[in-house]
Amino acid sequence: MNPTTQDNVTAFDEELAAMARALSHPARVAIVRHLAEAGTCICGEIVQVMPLAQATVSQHLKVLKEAGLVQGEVDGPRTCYCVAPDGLKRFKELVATLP
Amino acid sequence: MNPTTQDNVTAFDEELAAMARALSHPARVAIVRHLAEAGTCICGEIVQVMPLAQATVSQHLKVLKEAGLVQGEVDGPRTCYCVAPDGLKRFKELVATLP
DNA sequence: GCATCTTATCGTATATCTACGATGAACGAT
DNA sequence: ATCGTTCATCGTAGATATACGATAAGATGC
Repeated sequence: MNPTTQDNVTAFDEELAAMARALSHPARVAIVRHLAEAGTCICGEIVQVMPLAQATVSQHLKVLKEAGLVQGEVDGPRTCYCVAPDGLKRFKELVATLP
Repeated sequence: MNPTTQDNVTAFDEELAAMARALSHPARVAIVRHLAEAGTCICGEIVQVMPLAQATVSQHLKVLKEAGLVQGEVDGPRTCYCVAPDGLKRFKELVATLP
């Protein structure tokens, strides 16, 4: 089970590390929490809440999206973001495999 | 509850991010898994199992130790490493607070 | 003492991250 | 069409991370 790709680093290790990396910055954890509380919100809302420039927030959102923890759908000129339940579920599963 | 230190980034966010950062590298996840399977083992064992130099493994172990996920006690010329149950428990608690 | 073994740390090169201002792209409203 | 709004992306500076060889530090054995 859990085959070793190489180097005794399994696909699970890679997957968990990738998601952990997305949550390895306090601002990104805060964004996920905020999205969870707000249910859904546009990028601009997050910018107002965080002490970061718009470009920086957008970059954090991209990281979270690429990790599958957040999803965003375009709504006219805005982009509506919300947490990606499947991604977070997967992350929790992977964390659960830890001792 | 969960007071905002500043910038809407809570202490929980900081704590979770710090631990996630320690697990944000596949090699470090692999090390934790290996320690969990082996129960306890010395640095040299991990070096043999991983395709990394001794200095690199030692550095990864330091990161994991500083995050409280691993503990090591000196045993003569060796250092015996094992997972830190409290740290992992704490990490899982923090992850559980996510939506 | 001296040699050996094990691990941590130093120094360093390269790569990645993080932050921002500036710019571009897409949409709605006038 | 032009403006204003919203967001993504570009370019970039500074900080961190990652990897390694070389070296130091500590314990054991002769």
